[in-house]
Amino acid sequence: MSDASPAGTPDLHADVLERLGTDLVAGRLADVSDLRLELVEERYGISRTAAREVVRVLEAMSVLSSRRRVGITIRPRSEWNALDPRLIRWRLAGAERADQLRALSELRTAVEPVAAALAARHATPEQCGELTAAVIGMSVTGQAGDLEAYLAHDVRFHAVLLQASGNELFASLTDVVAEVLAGRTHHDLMPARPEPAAIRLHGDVAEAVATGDAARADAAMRGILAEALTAMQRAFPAPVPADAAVQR
Amino acid sequence: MSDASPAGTPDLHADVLERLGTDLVAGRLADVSDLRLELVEERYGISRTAAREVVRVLEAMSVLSSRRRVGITIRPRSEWNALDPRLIRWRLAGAERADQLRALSELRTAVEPVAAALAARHATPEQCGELTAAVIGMSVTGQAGDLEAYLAHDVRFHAVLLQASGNELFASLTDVVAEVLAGRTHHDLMPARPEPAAIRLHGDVAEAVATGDAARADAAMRGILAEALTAMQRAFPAPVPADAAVQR
DNA sequence: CGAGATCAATACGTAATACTTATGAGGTTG
DNA sequence: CAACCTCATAAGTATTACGTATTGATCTCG
Repeated sequence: MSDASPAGTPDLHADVLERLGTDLVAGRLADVSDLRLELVEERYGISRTAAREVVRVLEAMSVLSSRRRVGITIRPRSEWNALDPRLIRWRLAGAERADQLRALSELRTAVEPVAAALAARHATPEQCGELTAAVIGMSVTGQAGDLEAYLAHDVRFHAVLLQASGNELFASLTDVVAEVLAGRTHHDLMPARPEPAAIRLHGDVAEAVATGDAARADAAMRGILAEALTAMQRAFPAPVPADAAVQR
Repeated sequence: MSDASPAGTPDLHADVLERLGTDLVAGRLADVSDLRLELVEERYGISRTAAREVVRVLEAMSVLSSRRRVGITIRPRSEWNALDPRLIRWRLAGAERADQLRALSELRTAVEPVAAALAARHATPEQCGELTAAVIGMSVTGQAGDLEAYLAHDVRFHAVLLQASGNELFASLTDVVAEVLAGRTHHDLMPARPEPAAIRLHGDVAEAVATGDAARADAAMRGILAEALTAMQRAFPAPVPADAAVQR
């Protein structure tokens, strides 16, 4: 993952992309009427070529579009590639965090049960082993109250499962799901000691996948997500009605 | 949507992006050991700056990565942003078409029922009206055997439904779903006269959404997708085992 | 008042040049 | 001989500058 600004080696492109991207997501450029390349150059102190490369990337995400004589225009949010990992990350990092978490939870509710069912058909023995190993890890660290280690196993579990589905579209959601799980542990509320019921459900999924029981894998995964969704709704009581976004 | 090469006005960037992108997806550059910017310049007859802009976009899709002294490298396919609309389109256009269609069908199976359930809670009266209008359109054109008009109403139905879910991640799948539906009509097999059962199920979804019956909307949508999935499997009998991709 | 010519703003595309850094070859040393 | 250092060099990185082309706005003329 390309870093933003922290040391390593400075990367002007990644850096400005990150800044302009978050600025756009936050709506900090919504009121700029005549957005032009020149303005991007000045705002971020970069050369024309560098600015163009950044704008081209945002264009590829359907966030911007630029035309001759008219300049750069911010496209309506409804046209953005909402599934782009960067865009998701930017939204999670901003004021839309709660809304984005809700949307992601809904996406997980849709995808993960189907992925579990597919995994029951496609998972290799190695993947099954990794799933049970992750469950054991969750159980041990969960009982010990080591939330950080628990999170690592939880992330591993869901990552392996998405891979094992054999569907590359599902697999590409791995990082995003990991980020949601991490967010739950780090920023938002997570019980001091994970629910034993949750761990049991993970075990059920692992077992169902290992025995090729797609229906049970599906059902158990639904259980996990129902729990996650209610936890989400507990943390953000007011289910934001979708139109409270920053701009339009 | 930025055109590839057809008239309008020539767009070098979009053009080369399209060519390089499809070349990469098709694996036509897999054997090029030392991919370099210079090679991109020569291969497509463009300047360095133009080549860099294209490469930067592919980098943003996690298809390429470039480092000093070492050049451009093609990242393993498992790391590509498989949900990027362009990447999906390129795969649909190439040898991986069948596999991509299967993956997309699985994604639809996951997403659309949940979207329908959400729509049952969030849909506006206007959206409900559009849904029923689309169903009526499907019914009329379906009975008349006008597949092209039928397709238009079908696309409209699923588009409105995804929008009405109130989840921007779902909504951003609209174009992809439309493309799958279009593909079914244009390239692959589609009965000369759409199944009346399919139309009835669409009507059920519309009604359930209108009455706020999430469970029934979910169930009816599952019915639609089950039908679509079996049609897919009929068209491509051998369920390709996920690793028959072009390269690794 | 409307249609067509003109103008000017802005992105597009190319080119040339200097900078930076990572890597691998080759040497040095223990 | 292995571990480490050094250094030339091959790439990408970033800047600047220039000419082109498109297109929205404005002006002109019938």
